[in-house]
Amino acid sequence: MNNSDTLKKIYNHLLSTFGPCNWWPGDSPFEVIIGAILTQNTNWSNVEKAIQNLKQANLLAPEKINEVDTAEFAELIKPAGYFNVKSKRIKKFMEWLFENYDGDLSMMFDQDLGILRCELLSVNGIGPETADSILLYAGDKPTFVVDAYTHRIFSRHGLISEDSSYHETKEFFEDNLPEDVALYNEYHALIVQVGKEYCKPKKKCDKCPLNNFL
DNA sequence: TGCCAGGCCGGGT
DNA sequence: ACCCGGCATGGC
Repeated sequence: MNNSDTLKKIYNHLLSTFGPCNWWPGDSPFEVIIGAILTQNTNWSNVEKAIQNLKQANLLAPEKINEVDTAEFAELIKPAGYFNVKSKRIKKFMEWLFENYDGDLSMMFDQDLGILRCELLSVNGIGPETADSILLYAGDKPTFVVDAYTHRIFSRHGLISEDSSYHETKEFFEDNLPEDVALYNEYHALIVQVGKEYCKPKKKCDKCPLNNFL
């Protein structure tokens, strides 16, 4: 079986096992972007608390966050962890957004995908996964999101090399799947779902639905 | 209790 | 070009 068939087979199996995930959990593109930065190496439930704080403070808008004091903002996102780092990162992104796109997300997403991805990567605090999450889940752009679970699951099952880079893993999916936003969206969400339940760093994934399947 | 979470940066070899 | 420490809260 070639890689395309394998990826499709895994996708169908995960989808029938878990059902649609309906990602990203967020009310607006802007909230998705904030969540993408807040969830860096962080449990989503902690991110939800931080986002609730921001909603309560009525800060979930580009111009609001752009104006608020960095230390004050850090205090609100404390539950998400790394709050001092993330406060600066989010403020940096806002600064960049106003500098380049007048604080307007629609204008930002009108930019050519390849160019925009490079631009996002140039913002301090936005790495490949955060950039791709923003593009796919806030902008509906066809770019596959890779994360620690993706690498762990697919290398453990021998589909990619243990030491493959972010870019190599991303290409593996994009080269073997149709370029389809809805498919990329759901596939990554399902990977996170199965990863959370069955694929921890220091544990054998005994009951993983992908075992004895490929 | 220690491990883990939907990374990324900066400094040292 | 890699390698590694730092960043930090909350749930199990």
